Amino acid sequence: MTRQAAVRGRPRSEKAEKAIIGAALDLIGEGTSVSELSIEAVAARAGVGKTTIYRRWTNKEDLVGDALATLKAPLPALAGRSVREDLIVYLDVMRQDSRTLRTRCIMNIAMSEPERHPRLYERFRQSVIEPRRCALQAVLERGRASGELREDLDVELAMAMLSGTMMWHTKWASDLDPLPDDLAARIVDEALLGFRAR
Amino acid sequence: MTRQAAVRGRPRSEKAEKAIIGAALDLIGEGTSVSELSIEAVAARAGVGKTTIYRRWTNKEDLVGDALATLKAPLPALAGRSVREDLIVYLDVMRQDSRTLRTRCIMNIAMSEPERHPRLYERFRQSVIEPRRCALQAVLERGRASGELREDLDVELAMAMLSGTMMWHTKWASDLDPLPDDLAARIVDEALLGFRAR
DNA sequence: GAGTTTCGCTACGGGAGCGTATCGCAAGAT
DNA sequence: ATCTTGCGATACGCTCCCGTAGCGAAACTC
Repeated sequence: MTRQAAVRGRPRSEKAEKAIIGAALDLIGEGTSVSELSIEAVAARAGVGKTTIYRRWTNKEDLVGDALATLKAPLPALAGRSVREDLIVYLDVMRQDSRTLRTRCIMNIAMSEPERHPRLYERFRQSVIEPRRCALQAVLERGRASGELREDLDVELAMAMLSGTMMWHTKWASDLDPLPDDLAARIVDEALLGFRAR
Repeated sequence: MTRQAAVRGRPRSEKAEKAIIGAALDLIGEGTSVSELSIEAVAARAGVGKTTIYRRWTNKEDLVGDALATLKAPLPALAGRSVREDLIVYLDVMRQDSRTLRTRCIMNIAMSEPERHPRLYERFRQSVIEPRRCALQAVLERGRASGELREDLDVELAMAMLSGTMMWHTKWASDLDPLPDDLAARIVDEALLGFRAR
């Protein structure tokens, strides 16, 4: 994997690499779409020559892909004590994420550019969406098995209801009027009225 | 309102105007974002000189605003026979809309460019979002008054759950795998399990 | 110290789109 | 017939960005 023969010249600057990725994320976080993102702007923001960028990435998508990959927020640990508790933790992470600029920006990319940058989207889906989706699914399946939830609950639909409701809020929330702290709990409690076995 | 003094020269071609708006909608529908949309491309697509566009609209946002305004889909008529029926009609319109290209494109604008084009977004919100939002709210309030729904139902949250769940589906639906016909009914029935008075 | 590679910087030719101006023709009012 | 305005077309100078090349300095290995 690593160097088998000694590297001969000046090594590539790790600092420059991080500056480039950081600059790209900053720009995207400020609302620049992937298509609008220019290498020149990234280089200027990073305090780096364009050459340094082209030497590492052959196209914009690869750069953005690597940049987004560094953001993969850790999956929240779900204690598994109760479905309600796990769901609240899960949704509250979404709520908190919606307040940070960078997460908003990757949401924008994920939401609005799937068909425009399919490879980028696919990569993002596998590294970020799919694991979370599985975690949520597991919580609901577990609840169904334990009897906390209805036997005939449509898990796919339930996932869409939970995520969709929080997503709806995060999309329409303004910066001035952030989402209330107990939003996750209120969503989960309302949803569980229907999900629960009775 | 109209001409008080006679119009002196050659009148503006209504045909050209429609061609311009149509071209703009086509391009946006094909995935061009508002920022990427170029006047030159619109003019070329419409078979029109750039001058003809600049004579009517001073900036891109006004043009796109007028274009989107022509799309305002009619609010679905809600019969008012039952909450369940009204909600299904309401959500099913969302589902059907998600299959037409132009509706998808205005959704993209509404979802991803609110901060980038605030005036455009505001206009869209008032002409499209707000009326629908009011209609949905009215259905739920009516249901609460009639006893079909819980007295203590959080109407705002219920609206987010219904719309958010359908929106979630429309966002992740692929063209190959369209949303099932009974999706609206399934969402409503699942939600009503919690919303209903018991 | 010699050799090699990367560094930030500047400059290049080229393409795309901007918004404006000007053309000769078209379409109406007077 | 004359006047006025809109029409499509073309061209202009401008800005932004592309991707590449060359510069001298810097950072390593040998």
